[in-house]
Amino acid sequence: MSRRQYALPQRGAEHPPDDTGCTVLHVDMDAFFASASLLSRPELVGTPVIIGGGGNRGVVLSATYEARKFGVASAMPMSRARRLCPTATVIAPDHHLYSQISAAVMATFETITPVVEPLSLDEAFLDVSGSVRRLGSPAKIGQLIRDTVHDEQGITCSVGVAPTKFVAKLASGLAKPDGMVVVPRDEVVTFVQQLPVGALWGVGDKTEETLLRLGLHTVADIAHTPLDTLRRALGESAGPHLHDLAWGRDPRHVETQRRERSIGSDETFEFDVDDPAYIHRQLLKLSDRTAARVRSAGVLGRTVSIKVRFSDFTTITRSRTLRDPTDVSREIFDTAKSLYDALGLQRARIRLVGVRMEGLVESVGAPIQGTLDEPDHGWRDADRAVDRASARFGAGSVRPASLIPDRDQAKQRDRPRDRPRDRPRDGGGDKDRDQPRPGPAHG
DNA sequence: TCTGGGGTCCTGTGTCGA
DNA sequence: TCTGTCGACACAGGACCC
Repeated sequence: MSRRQYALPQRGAEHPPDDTGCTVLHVDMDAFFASASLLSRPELVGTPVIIGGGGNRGVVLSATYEARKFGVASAMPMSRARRLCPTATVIAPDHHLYSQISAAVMATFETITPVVEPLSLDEAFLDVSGSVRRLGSPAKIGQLIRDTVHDEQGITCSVGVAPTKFVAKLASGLAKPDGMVVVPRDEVVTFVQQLPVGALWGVGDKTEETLLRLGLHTVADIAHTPLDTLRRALGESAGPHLHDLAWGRDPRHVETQRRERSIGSDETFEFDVDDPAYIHRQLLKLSDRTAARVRSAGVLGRTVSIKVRFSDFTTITRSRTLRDPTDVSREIFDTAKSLYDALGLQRARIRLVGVRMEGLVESVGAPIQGTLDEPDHGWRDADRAVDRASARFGAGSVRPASLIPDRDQAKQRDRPRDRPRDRPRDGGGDKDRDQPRPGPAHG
């Protein structure tokens, strides 16, 4: 594979751009999930491969560039992706593998600079202002990162080098795949203003539609629109923000410490469901999962929020703030169930439910309020015991009785011909009972 | 075409207390 | 005591990102 450098179209490698003051790097792995999955399937390198769930409602998680040539893109429904590229090999995601490689890549970044801000598994911002004397210019550091990641992990990445985060992010996008783009400080405004409005970070389909309705097609158009017009169209926050970006202004620093604001889990059913008992079991499972993650993060949550998505894709959320923050599964489930029951749904067809904890605070030092009727060894102790068992025997080894398949179901499950052909996602072992059946009613 | 799962952030509205 | 205002907070929904 060729490894491009200094990919700004207007110059060649013999005239490298001036990277003075361009101390923000945005590093983005190329087709990360697909590249990682192919490490163990080298025979598929150079062929169209789609990473995605096998269920009838999955979406594309990632695809090789060979598959992208057919129009396959991330977040596209799998059914459509298969139609566009019927010859593609479909591989189920391996999140454990992705986490491992991501941790190794982030560790590489830490050897370059301590100022690393991971954005997701496959991308991060680096502030290299403190590393220039030791390692060379920002562009040299960018190249060093690309070479190291390639040599150590066997995957490629693209790098954007710029004075600000937002321009570095745009530059890495332009560098893809396997390239690097440097945007010199005095070329930032020209660089951003030539782009279409949709290229701006934070402009999605809806905002782009609004901007186009106003006749604004390029970032330059936004730059030359009165601030008040943008405020009225986009709001008090987004309007001025986009105006700043359009002039290359982005005061955000690379942050090493990003605290989680919420932790939650949701699940789309294989088929729409209208059985309240089934929904209650899902809420119990999701509450358990969320509570375990809250405890493992060492935090407590004050607000329990549920999400319900109906068959027509309309989505509602309901939330309740508790008197005291909690990490107790039972308390989270009771609140989630009560929020759901309060909706008073009369067998509405539901495709997804979710449970989320918000208003997170550090558990150390946070007040934990006991209740008068709380037994000596209450739900909190039970949760701790479950956490210990899960750590020793694996997630899902201990779970609420209502989530355990009964013996008859277990027997049926063990008969190969009765096994579901498509399972929604990897994870706990309690899927079989959890599979809703298609049909007018369940129960 | 038919839409996952993990999040963050913003906005509008309602409520409550000073 | 009543009324108006203001800020803080809770809540719901939506847009956006990877």
